[in-house]
Amino acid sequence: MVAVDREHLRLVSEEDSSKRRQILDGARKVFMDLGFDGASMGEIARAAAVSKGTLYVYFADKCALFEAILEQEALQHGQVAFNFDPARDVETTLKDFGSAYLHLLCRPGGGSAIRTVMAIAERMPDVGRRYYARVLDKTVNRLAEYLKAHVACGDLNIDDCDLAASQFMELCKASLFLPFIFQAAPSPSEERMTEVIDSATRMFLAAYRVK
Amino acid sequence: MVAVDREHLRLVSEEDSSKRRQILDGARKVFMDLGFDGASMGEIARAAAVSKGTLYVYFADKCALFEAILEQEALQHGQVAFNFDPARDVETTLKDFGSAYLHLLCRPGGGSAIRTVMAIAERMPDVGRRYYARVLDKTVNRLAEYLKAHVACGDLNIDDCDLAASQFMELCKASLFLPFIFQAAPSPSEERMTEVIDSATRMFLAAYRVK
Amino acid sequence: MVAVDREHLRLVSEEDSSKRRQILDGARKVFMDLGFDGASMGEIARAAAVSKGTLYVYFADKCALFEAILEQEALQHGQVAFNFDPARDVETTLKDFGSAYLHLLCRPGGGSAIRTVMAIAERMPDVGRRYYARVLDKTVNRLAEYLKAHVACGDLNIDDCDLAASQFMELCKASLFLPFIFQAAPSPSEERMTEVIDSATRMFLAAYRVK
Amino acid sequence: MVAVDREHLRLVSEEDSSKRRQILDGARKVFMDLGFDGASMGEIARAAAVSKGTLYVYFADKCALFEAILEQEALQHGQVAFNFDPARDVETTLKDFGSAYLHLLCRPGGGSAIRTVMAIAERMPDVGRRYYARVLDKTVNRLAEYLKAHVACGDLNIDDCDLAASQFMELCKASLFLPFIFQAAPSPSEERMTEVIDSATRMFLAAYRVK
DNA sequence: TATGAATGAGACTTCATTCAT
DNA sequence: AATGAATGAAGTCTCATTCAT
Repeated sequence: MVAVDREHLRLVSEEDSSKRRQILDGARKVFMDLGFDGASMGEIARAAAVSKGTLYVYFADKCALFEAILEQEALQHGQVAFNFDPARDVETTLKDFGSAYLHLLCRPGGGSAIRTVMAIAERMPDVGRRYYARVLDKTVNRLAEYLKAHVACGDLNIDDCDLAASQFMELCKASLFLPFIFQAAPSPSEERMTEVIDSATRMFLAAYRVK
Repeated sequence: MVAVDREHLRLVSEEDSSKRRQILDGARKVFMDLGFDGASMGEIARAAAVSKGTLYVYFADKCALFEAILEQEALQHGQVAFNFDPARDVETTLKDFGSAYLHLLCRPGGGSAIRTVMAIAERMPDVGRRYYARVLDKTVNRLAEYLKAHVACGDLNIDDCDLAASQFMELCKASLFLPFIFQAAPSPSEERMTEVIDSATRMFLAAYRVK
Repeated sequence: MVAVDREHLRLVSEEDSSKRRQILDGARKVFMDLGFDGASMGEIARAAAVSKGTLYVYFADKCALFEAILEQEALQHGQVAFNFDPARDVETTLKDFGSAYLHLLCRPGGGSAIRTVMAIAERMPDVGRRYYARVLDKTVNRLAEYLKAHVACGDLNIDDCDLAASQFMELCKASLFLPFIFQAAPSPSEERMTEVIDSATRMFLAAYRVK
Repeated sequence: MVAVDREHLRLVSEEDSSKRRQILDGARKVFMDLGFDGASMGEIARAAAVSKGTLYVYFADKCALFEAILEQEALQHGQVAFNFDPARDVETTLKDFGSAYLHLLCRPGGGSAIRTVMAIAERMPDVGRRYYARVLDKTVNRLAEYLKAHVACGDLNIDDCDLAASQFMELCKASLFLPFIFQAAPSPSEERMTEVIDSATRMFLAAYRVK
């Protein structure tokens, strides 16, 4: 009995008890499909295969559960192994990064996190800000760091590397991301993504490569 | 007396009775601030200074009211006089367009329509699609037409003008739009906007201008 | 102008201005189709081709309008020329009456008045009572009077003529009225109605005819 | 502990949790008093002494709650032990049945189910049909079966036993049911009911008994 | 008189949250 | 810890009625 109780305590106190993860998995799906308001705790409980009461054992309220998911999303994003090894040549690095980034955005359900957070950014500004800082801005910074290294070694001639990083990322989305997220087009094909990324890379280098 | 009667006739039958406009104005504010789900008809009625019942005299339901706002938004967008006179030189045209476009996106409450529609595009795909086609895609096309004219006259060397148009528009958002829409930064300053647009124009011309 | 006003006054003050009749006609249809609660004043106004406001010029409220219809219904019922001429022979009279009564009940929309009043009899007992007295009970009484005449002349041997009248009327409904009113069967065929009425008459005479 | 858990399981999963019955009891009263449209879920909740939300835990919507009551009513009807033992003599059987049937119809609140269903049969035909089939028609059939048995053994001479069954049931209502249901008279006295049933039986046998 | 715009009370229903077990 | 029954606030929408013209 004592053993059991200890076990129980461990489960909830640890960040990653299996129940907790189970809830997060179910909740993510529901939140991303239906949005913050569209997702009901009942639906989440069903998706996670736990009772509604159990949700409140692990999370104070709906909002806390949502933020926990974004937290997790941020961690996963951070772990996506963009290869920013400064030793790699710029063109290859940009193309690889662009491809990974675009796949992330346009995978089915991929735009959902962005969309979902965006939707409530006005009502819950902290959530929006944190998501931007942890996920989006962080990636810009990592690319910017890479660019700075190549500015330093004379490959590139860039004044504002943060801006340049953002520019490249925006270029990768050209003609693809908005139609996708507005449901005006399905996930783009591999060929089209390659074309767009090649074009983005060409344009970027035309502007910033030292000749 | 005759004048009064005419006034009466105008009220609901015309597309733009003053009550209707009054409701739309109140509703836009509430929808844009709180999102589709977050906005309640009660709140909208209060913001529009009419009774809840009156909302339903002019609009069949919450959804119809929302779409009417987007309709209106689309019209306004269409009326923004982007100057795409083919006779104007490319650099000026792009800068002017970029500035107008960016002001539209980043004006206080300006990004809200995009955000709000994006948020519900998953659950109401038609709404998303229509908004994309009427507002976003239309602007891309108008810019693309302009570019084609200058390809034709030999100023520019562009393979895919639709992609190029989209690229320029994305470049204008670089480093500004996402922070703004995620509430991670206030509306950007005029100076910063000019810088970003100048940089976008430079990059665009570096890639596409015939030398 | 004075003439017009006088005319106007006449219209409403008279029990049967054409507008009033127009409203009653529209309202009857709606009330009978949808029931008292199901009928909305808006629907009634549309059916009567007048404005909602006009309804309230002629009737104090929904309830008064409903009662006015029942009043009218009662009058019409009273005018249905059941032939209770004491000189006619009993069998023919019963069959003719039975047929007329059954057609009245089972005509499309015929059960509706009964049904509609029954529905609100619990909430508006006066309405139910009045309808019963004016329409249903009155018919029983007229038939009972006829029977009394034939008891007096020795054709029939009946103790309680009111009961007998009611019995004959119930017999006419056997196997037809309930299925019809519960929508479990369409209006019965002429043949079937004749059969049922013949059987009712046979049974009635078997019990009450002096042999 | 085990007992408690079992109890838990019973609560909603069983057809007859006590809460469910509590709701049905409150709802029946309100529905029968006010009709389907007149009854509000709030009133029902109050009558059942539960919260409005709880109603929706047990029943999908107002309509489902209403149908559950009719279902229950049908079961009760089915359980009324009309004694149709073919061995009993016809006169006694008819009188006993007539009395039980009439008490059922005219008991305070007893006619209400019929009235309430009849009232909405036009707008909800399925409900009407089902109620007719389950409650009214079924009783007719049971009586008809009994009559057939006595036709077979030569006691009765009936052509159409279904019609005859219906005729007897209608005769039992004569002079009693309509005044009762239109609130034009209170529940009839025992004496009067006996008189009416005796008269009905006499008439029935005068027509159908083999002499 | 006739209109129809406007209202606000109230209907049904959903859902985040609590609590006894 | 886990459950799920129960709640009540709040949401969308309808409709009888009023009132200025």
